[in-house]
Amino acid sequence: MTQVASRADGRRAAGQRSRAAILAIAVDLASSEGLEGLTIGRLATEARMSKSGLFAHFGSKQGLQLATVERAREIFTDEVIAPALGAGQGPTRLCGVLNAWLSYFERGVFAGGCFFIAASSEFDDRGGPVRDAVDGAMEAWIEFLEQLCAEAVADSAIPAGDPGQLAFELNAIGIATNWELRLRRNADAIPRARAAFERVLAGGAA
Amino acid sequence: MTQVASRADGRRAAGQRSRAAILAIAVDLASSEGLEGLTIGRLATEARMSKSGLFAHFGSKQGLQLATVERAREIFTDEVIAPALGAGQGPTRLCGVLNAWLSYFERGVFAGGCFFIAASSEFDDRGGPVRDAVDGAMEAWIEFLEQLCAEAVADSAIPAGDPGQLAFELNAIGIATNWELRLRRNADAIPRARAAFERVLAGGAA
DNA sequence: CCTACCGATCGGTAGG
DNA sequence: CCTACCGATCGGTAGG
Repeated sequence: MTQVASRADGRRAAGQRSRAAILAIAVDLASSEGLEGLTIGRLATEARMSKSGLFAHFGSKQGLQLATVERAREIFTDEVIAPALGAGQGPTRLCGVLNAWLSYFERGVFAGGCFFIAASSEFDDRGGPVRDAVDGAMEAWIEFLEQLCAEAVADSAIPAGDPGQLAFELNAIGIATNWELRLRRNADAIPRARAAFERVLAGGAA
Repeated sequence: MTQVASRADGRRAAGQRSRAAILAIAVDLASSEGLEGLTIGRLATEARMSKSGLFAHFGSKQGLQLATVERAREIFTDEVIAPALGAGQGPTRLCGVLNAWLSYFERGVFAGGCFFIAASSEFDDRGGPVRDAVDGAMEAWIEFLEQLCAEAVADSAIPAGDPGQLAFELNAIGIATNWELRLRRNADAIPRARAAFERVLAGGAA
């Protein structure tokens, strides 16, 4: 029963490949032009498809935006969170994540810089499912950082301090790094960020 | 000769009032919907004017965007920079600016949060005069912060440290505060920012 | 997955 | 500062 792929299975697989190819373009486009600037017409041109052919994959512009946010979240997880999870304990893990985060900025994993920082700024004054998806991804990120800080404090690897305050300060440094790299085109942001991370982790947070 | 206002003077004054009224709406609209989302049609509706009547003030959408950035810069200067300039010396001045900056975030001086953080994110991947205007405003801000840090170090009010690194870290905290307030709707960002400012200024920067 | 089409809105212009 | 208009593009639909 499972040996022979049916015609329907072949169609479904092709559809999934097509969808994946569209989303690979969409995340880069949205990171530079915004999730509203991601128009169906332009995306169709870049994916060499008809507008309505592309449209059929997502049902609405909002569906396309939600799928794009979800795909960006997978990429962020693969690039920043997953590599550090396998390696080491509390404090090593925290340093691993911070290094992976800087590397993600530096390599330009998304064509227009950090997808989620851009999407935060674009959607922070709106309501609706897209804003909720962006906020949900960011909440998970901040909670993850906070948990790593709590582990590092528990291991006495860094001075005692409020994990929430530590996570706020570490997150601030990362956001500013993306800003320096993208707007100011200042490559010094990377060493600056490293020095700032070290000071936060060495100093403890009230 | 200067006693009697000519008909032309009256017209010019009315034109300037109209322009100022348009830009007051434009900065708020752009801070929430973006400088591209600031469409001439919608702005005209909110200003109770015809599209072409509004258009005539600026000549092009880019002209409108540039005028909006300039007006936002004046507001930022009035709210954050000017108040602290009159009062006190080096370190007092630095604290005054940081407090005024937090107050500016907290009061929501622009309807959609910090105009320049939003515009940075929107235009960082483009070229052209609007990007240059945003970058120019941000460069002036960072240099101003750096100068205040250098003064505070020179006055021995804070431990010796690289003013550029100090300014990077202080700026990071402000950007993250806007992000916490707008996306995460987390009012704790204000006390968190105050604690972070104090730690940066107490610790010195390598 | 396509062609062909819809009404709405975009930035911008003509002419007054 | 207005009315009336332009071509282009938007999100989305019909029908295959």
